[in-house]
Amino acid sequence: MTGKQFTSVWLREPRKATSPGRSREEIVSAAMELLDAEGLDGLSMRKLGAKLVAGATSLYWYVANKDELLELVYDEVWGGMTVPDPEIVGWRDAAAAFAHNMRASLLRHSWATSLVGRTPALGPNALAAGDLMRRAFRLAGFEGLEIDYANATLTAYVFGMVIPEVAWNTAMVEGEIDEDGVRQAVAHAVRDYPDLIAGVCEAQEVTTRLAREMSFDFGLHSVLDGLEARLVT
Amino acid sequence: MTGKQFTSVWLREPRKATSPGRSREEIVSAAMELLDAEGLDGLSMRKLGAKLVAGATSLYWYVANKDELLELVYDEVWGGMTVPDPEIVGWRDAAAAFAHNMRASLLRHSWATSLVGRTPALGPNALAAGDLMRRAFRLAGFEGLEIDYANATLTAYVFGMVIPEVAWNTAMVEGEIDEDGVRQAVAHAVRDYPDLIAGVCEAQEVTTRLAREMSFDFGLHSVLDGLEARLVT
DNA sequence: ACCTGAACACCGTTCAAGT
DNA sequence: ACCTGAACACCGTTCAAGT
Repeated sequence: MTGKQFTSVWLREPRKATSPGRSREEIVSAAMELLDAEGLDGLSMRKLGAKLVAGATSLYWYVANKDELLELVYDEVWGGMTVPDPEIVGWRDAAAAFAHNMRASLLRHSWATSLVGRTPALGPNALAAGDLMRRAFRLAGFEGLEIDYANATLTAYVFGMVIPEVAWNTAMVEGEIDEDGVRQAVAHAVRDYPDLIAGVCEAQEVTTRLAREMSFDFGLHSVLDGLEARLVT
Repeated sequence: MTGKQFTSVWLREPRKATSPGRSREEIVSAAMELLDAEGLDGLSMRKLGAKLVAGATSLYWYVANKDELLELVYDEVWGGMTVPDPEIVGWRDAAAAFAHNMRASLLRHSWATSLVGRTPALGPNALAAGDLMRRAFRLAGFEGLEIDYANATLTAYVFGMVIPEVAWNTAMVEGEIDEDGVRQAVAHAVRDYPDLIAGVCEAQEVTTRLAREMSFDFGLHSVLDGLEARLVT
């Protein structure tokens, strides 16, 4: 009858914050440091325990399991995505700023992109951001379910763009890989597709930070234009 | 000087296909079965070996490591994304059909969404799809880098939408979870955000297949409209 | 050329036991 | 209330050895 429950840290009351011993905040911020330094694979309960000068299994007192720990750190990433008040700057500027902040925050904590489809985003920071964006789209003139559709469209775009961007970044960093070698190899793989070859060559400068921002902005303006088009109909 | 190389199955010549013993195709399709049945966590080299009535480590003769095996199965998923010829149906219909096919293929092999930012898509099927989409956007009137920008925008949207959709699906399936319970729990988590509550309530029917397709189409039309707007400028 | 088993260096998590 | 170590059931991968 009653199968496994859907669980999330955010759906349980946190343990009473008592003074002695370690705290949940301490654990979360140590986990963040480990993640930023070594990536998702670099975080293990054993390593995190060692970093906190504690037995590896002590952490289970503060956190039900590793997945819930990841929920906690994930929400910290959402905390880095500030959204300007749409009532002040207007919905479109608010949405654009939100998109840029999402991207920046994900680039800062690149391990987070691996959590997108895996960790429920029900923490306070994620909810606050979602709430603000809903207000922005309501202000724009969307109603009912379309508010959520518009919001989903924008965040889908950002995640979909940043996930591959981060993948490329980390593939390059992990061992100071020589980018030209990669491009040559890719060009070779692509040799049967004349149209793609042109793309690879033109993409020479695409690896620079500025060019990637241009690409991001191109799509962002498209998405916002497309959403705006929904309003006049 | 020369750091770790960027490696991919597709950048090496495959081992000569000799008759005796197992074949790479056999391994890949067994891996697909395991993945479809048990998800990404269900695939281990040991289990896969057992399924093929072989020692767990025999597979390393055919495949360098697990990551390369994942590259191979990932490209099979791309093979499920057929694109109609844009010269026949027009760029916009081709793009829309591609988006729907991508979504369908990812829903069919839900484990694939976890590979999006992790496994390079350089296989023949991925390249063929990319090539066709480039032709569609060129036909639409895009030039130079903008062809790639437009393509990136569309695929980003699809991935960004489908990844959370799959996450929701698997969260529900894993243990026949009662959806109403989840919604109640989420509504409770969201209690401080009056605007979000409205969204959760309206989203009652969002869990149905049809409603999700509506949501997908809403965003898809927005993205295509937005791209089209780039052309008239 | 192909396959094997043992071994290494890891995992997340449980649980009885300590203070 | 908090922390520990031992133990369990797994991983991916290497490598010498077999046929």
